Amino acid sequence: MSRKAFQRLSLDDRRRSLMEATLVCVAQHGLHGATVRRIAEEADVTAGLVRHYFGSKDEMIRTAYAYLVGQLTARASDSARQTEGDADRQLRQFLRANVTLPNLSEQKVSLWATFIGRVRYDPQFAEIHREGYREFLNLLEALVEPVLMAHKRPHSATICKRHAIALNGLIDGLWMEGSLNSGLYSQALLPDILVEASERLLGLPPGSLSKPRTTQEQ
Amino acid sequence: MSRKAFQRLSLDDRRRSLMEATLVCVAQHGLHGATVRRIAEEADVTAGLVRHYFGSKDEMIRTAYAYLVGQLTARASDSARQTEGDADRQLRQFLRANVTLPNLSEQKVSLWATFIGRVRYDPQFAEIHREGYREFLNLLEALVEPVLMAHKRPHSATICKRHAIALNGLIDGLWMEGSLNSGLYSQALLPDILVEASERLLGLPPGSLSKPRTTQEQ
DNA sequence: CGTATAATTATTCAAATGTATAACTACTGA
DNA sequence: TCAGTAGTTATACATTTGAATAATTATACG
Repeated sequence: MSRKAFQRLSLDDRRRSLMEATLVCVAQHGLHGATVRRIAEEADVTAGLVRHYFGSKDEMIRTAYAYLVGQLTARASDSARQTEGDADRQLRQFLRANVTLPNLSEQKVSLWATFIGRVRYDPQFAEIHREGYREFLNLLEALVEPVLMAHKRPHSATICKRHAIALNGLIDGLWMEGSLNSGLYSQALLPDILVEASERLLGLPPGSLSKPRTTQEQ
Repeated sequence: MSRKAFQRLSLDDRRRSLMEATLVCVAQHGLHGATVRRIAEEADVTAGLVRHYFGSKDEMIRTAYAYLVGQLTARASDSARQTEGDADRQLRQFLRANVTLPNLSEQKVSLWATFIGRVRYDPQFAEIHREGYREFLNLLEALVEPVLMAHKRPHSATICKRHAIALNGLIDGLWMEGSLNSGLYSQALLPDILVEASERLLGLPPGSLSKPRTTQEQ
């Protein structure tokens, strides 16, 4: 009767591996079906490791939630930051990144929803959510302001915040819709719908976000 | 040692009572914490009744989900139908009803999110979701078309559907945001933000939805 | 007022779950 | 090459869980 062969991983690698296994299990089986044993099996380790790396199952799940939120925001933010061009193009790119792969993923939406469902009644989840929301809203405000300025639209702090809230709502809503109802209409439409809708929300001239001039044309 | 005194309820009353207890428990403790025993206690009955009225715990939870979805849509729909006035006012009222009490409730959003998280991997939840989504989108399309016509805007079936999708995304997103982040900004702003944003999305003249003329003024 | 019956309670059971602890082994450094 | 150690496995355990069954009783009906 030989023991299972195993490999030692660095602290970071093992933790990440366990968090990712956690996310897979929560997505597939929900919080109630994501048992320590199943998560351990997904990560190809035994259940005892959970306690070793995280104090408890709940702690591991919370950490995985924060990991997910960070990933989602970072992807969209990076996408905007790596874009060459004026404010319009950067906002456009940020918007599109939210409803495009890899962020537009049924698994990620499922996960996000599952966790959101706990925010109201679990203070620790609430804290993670609040922090992520604040960061996302700040990013959005920072992208919106220069666009409004460039188009000579009102751009007070209050107005920017209001726009950011509405935009964030639109993004979240379409992101969920798009991932959950992939059969009902083409996901390829989503980025266009979002960008055009955002254009209208901000009161920009038609085409300023949806048909941006290339850098050369400017 | 006397037994617990109990009252016999009609089939409908008992089922509704159990479904509502289920929703309370799922909201408070999540799907994993909503045990048969807890739900039974919430409904002030013993656990055996669950099996009697629903084949299993899972069946009861599914039924409760469908019950919730129906309630949400009905509330918004009724609100619009009971509104006197032109197409603008009806759409306005429908929109506002989605981000106003009783639909704007942290518990309902939590519930909704929790269930949405299961849609992707559970075909039975998916069916309930799809049906509810379809119904909501149809309602929205039917409200949007006459508004576009009245304002002499393009209103082909394709355009109406596209608008309905974007509006639905906006509604869902703001609904969630508003319920989850009540601390960050006043919930009283939500209906206005939604109506103004919808106005822009549909390309309507400013004020046509957000500052509707009263019936007398028309 | 009595009786049938189905709604409800009370109890039981096997399986699953989170956690705790002990045993083992892959890797590190000398 | 060889210990030492910490990462990892294996096992054990008390609790909880969903479900099944038996025992009671509220209510409708004649």
